[in-house]
Amino acid sequence: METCPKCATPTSVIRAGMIRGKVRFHCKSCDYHFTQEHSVKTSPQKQVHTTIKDIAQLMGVSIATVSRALNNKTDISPKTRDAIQKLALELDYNPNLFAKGFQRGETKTIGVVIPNIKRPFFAGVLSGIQEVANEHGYRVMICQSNESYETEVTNIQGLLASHVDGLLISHSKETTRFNQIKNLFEKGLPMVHFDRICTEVETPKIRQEDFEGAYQLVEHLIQQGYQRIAILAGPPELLISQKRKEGYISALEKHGLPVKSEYMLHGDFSKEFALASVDAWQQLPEPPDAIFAIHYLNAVEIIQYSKELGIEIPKQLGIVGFGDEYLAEIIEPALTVFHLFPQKVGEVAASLLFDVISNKHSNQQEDVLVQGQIIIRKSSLKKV
Amino acid sequence: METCPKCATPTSVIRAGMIRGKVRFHCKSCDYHFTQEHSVKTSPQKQVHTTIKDIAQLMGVSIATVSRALNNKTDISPKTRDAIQKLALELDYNPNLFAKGFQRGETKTIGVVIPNIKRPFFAGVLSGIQEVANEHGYRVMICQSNESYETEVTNIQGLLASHVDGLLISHSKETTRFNQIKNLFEKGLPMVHFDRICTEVETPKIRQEDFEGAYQLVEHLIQQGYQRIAILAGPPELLISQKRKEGYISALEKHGLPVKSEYMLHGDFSKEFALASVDAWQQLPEPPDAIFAIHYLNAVEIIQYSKELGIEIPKQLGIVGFGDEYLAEIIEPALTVFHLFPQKVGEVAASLLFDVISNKHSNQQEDVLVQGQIIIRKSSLKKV
DNA sequence: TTGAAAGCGCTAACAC
DNA sequence: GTGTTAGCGCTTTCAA
Repeated sequence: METCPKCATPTSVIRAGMIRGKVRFHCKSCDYHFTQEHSVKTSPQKQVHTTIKDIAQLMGVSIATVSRALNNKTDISPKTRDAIQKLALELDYNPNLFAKGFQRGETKTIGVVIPNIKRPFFAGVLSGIQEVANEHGYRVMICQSNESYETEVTNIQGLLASHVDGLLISHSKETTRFNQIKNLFEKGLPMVHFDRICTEVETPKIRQEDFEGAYQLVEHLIQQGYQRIAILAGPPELLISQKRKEGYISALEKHGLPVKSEYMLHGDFSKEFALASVDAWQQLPEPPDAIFAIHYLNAVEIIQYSKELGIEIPKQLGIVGFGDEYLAEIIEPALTVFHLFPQKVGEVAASLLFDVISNKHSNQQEDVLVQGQIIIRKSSLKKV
Repeated sequence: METCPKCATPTSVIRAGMIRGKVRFHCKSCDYHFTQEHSVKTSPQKQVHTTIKDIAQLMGVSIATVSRALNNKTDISPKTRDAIQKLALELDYNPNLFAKGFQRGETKTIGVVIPNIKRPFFAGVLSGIQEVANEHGYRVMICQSNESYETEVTNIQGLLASHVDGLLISHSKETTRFNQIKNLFEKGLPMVHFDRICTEVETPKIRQEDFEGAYQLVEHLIQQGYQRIAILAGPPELLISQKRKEGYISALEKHGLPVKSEYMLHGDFSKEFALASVDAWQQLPEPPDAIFAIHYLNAVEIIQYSKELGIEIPKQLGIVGFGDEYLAEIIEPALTVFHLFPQKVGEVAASLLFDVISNKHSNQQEDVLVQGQIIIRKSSLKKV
């Protein structure tokens, strides 16, 4: 509020706004018009952010009016609104989203916890999440557990401290205790699981075709004439290990092939274990004639190792895997895989989370299936 | 504040805290001790976050005291402190970091703008950034420009609205106007450039050995006996295109080889352009006997295409590239590359940004070099 | 050692 | 149509 230079009474602003960097005032008492320099209190241009208070002072209106103008409320005169919006634009005004969400107790931010950004599958998922989040006007905070349970717990703690409005989680392979997650879920934090799912909490989950994909891959091998199919699975606690193994067994049984325990090995996805498994299998009286590696990298490693050993692929040994990275196409022979569409997984997971956040969907357990697709390449084509 | 059931006077709490879910009170007026149920106002267990106010009410102390206790301030009695901390733990108290930073005008969050998460280089950078940010107690907000200038501008706008305390940027390949960045820089927003650097603004920058790497790769080719070395560069506006090309030219000149314009092609990193370039070169009266593709994917694509064309690598055609993805090792023949250590780039960029944020470092221009390393593989070994 | 109160940026309920 | 004010969670004077 300015003081009239003529009658020394508080005045009101003319709606027309500014003239050559000055604000026009009008004193009601003495009907006097006058202008005034912008009264920028702080050192000019050195603050990163303009606030509605700054704008209010410059325009000589209340912050409420500025708020109304900037939010395009109806109860404001078009003149004032336009003048304020114009000034806001000039000043590069940027609303503080956190202050905005502060009252409603929301941050318009979601948290994502994944084992490792560098794995192409998760990079793809993230990309999908980002896209959907952007569409919904949400920002994304990403944490990596690096496959450590402890880091995962710390990450979730951190995201919680950031007051994220929801959580997307794929657990580390170490994670076997879920009380933290359960706790949050029961408190009502919107949450969706994907990929490395946790069955102990009834969150909505994004399911991939782990069983179906494994089934299709193994069936394909059988149709190609492979008879002794081995599986290189991951840690037995991991659900994807279990599901893919079930698909594998189911396909064998369906086609009347024996399920042999010596053909089923559980490891930690490491290269060492993959190669050791190949060695072990080669020592058997009846070595397998095909290998299904549930982790694509292991499949690639096995192809390379087999070539070193002089084992012909796909003639002597067929190889299939999960996950279609660029690698699968490049390696020779090219790898037959079941592709999971990571970007799609991310998109679906994020969509579901936003449905829960906006109460369009309850946070009850519900599995949403993201379909995959088998991509047949040379590594499993015995017949051709 | 509770009221004494005996004398109806406001009372104070006994520091000892809770007994079987109840709080013990003590009335100073009548020296009467009594307990009371926790008076949770909202529906029990349904709020995600406990606040200091909740704790203050339960303990019967002021929020200031709670704040002091939880921040381990000195001016508080150990008894009160311990009791409060214990209760906070029980209630899974999580401070609202945004409320905390609100006053100081900081969010303990940094923003990262990159072209594409799915590119292994950027995934690596992100991983490095994350790690350093965690160490500094900062969170990271990631945006993808998808190589679009418009998206990049929107992303930065969004990060700004999130009031990030600093910005790490690698520009899209479309970006040629930097007024937005310049503006922010001049306003004093801490900012560091990496990889796709912008020279028009005097921010600190993370430089990679683009010139040096190119020089080493080309010199290596020359030493292997290749004479007609071509370069497949990216968009000419991109600094990495320019720098790597300079290194290429410099190596040729140093070794007295002619610099021929027909051997230098600028494209958009697409596969189509890469293959078309190979075709064009093959039509020359004197086709190149080695190709330096500044983008690793192009190098891989060229290897594959050459094999299709029946060109022998490395005998007839040597190939080298930038960036050591797993792919480079897997493809046959394995690709000679200059490795950039993306994780390291991320770590250094983040460290520098935090130095600027904490005023340990001015936000003046300064180039920090992250060293790379040449990794020689079969694709360029003519002599062996 | 503790409490009361102001204030960070913004919205919304209420007053005029 | 516009201003005043309370309050979101928290820290930080200032008083007591």
